[in-house]
Amino acid sequence: MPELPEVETVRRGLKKYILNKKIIRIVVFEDKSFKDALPDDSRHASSRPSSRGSSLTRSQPVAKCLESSDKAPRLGAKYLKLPDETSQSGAKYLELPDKTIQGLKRFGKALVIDLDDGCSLMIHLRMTGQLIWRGETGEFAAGHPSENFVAELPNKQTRVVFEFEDGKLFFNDQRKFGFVKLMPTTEVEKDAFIKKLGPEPWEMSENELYERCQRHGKALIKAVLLNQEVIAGLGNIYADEALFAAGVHPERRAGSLTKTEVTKILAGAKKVMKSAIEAGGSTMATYVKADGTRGNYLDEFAQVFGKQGQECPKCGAEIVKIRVAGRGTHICPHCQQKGKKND
DNA sequence: CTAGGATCCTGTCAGC
DNA sequence: TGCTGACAGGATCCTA
Repeated sequence: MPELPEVETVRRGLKKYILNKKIIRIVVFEDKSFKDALPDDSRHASSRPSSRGSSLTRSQPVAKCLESSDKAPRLGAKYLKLPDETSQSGAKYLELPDKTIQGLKRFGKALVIDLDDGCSLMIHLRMTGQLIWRGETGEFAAGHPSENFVAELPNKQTRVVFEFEDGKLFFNDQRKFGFVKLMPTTEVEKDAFIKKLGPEPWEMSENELYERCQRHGKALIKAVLLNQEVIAGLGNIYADEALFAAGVHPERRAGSLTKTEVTKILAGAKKVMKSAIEAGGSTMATYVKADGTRGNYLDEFAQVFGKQGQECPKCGAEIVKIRVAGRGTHICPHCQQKGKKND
């Protein structure tokens, strides 16, 4: 689920708990979920200023480091096995001395946590990622909604844990599509995903989106809206909601859209995403109530997504679910007509 | 270059 | 029940 509004909700929520706090260590339960892209000598720049000339190994994936940990831990980073009593299927430590959270940023659906010492953690939740804070001063959970929000942690789906002095931040991810990437801050904006990212809806003019639709003229508009290089932040939910708001059928070819239709789509995207961000905090928070009740927050928010079989809020026709660009897609067949012109 | 399909992975649900 | 196949809110890689 995590699309731009959910990631922004995560960013705002986490900020309250971890800004200016120090990470004591990172526990990696699933190597695949933790990408170590830090050069060896940037881990602990202050302690070994002359390390550049020595024969350091190249940056290597964390899994390899972990395997060779007992022989030669790298500078400033210690890879250790968990003590048996707390061991969970061979999780490993990553110790990062003196790394303090300096800021939380967002690029499209990617969350970037800046640490001091020139390091950053880039986190992408993809389909099923979630970030759950359990601390002395409070709890916070957002991302893909599931039982994990209220479950005992860590559990089977816990991939990475960030340990602070006053709490723990759990990165859970059922399908392992998401990841945490430790990298130099200077590399963040050079990252392939972030570099290619298109503008967010509110950073973009109608003309710009229209031109981009022309450039991808033969693709279906739904696919174009999901393309993060064209416009950043929309996922399957908000693409459907934006198209419904604009009254445009998702199978229209992007090149066939009029300027007016593109304008409506952009306005729709801004509207649904802004209101989702505004509602995000409270809906996410109320998702897990004290009494344990749970609700699908989408039910209250969405007009068409997941509403197949129900009445269209505009005209009362039955909302149907179809398949477009390989994705489940929800439309009102009355409000969103395909037309005959160019598809 | 673009467009479309397969793919990474685990879990759930419908149908037999 | 148990099994099987389809599908799940993302992005990338491969092919034509």
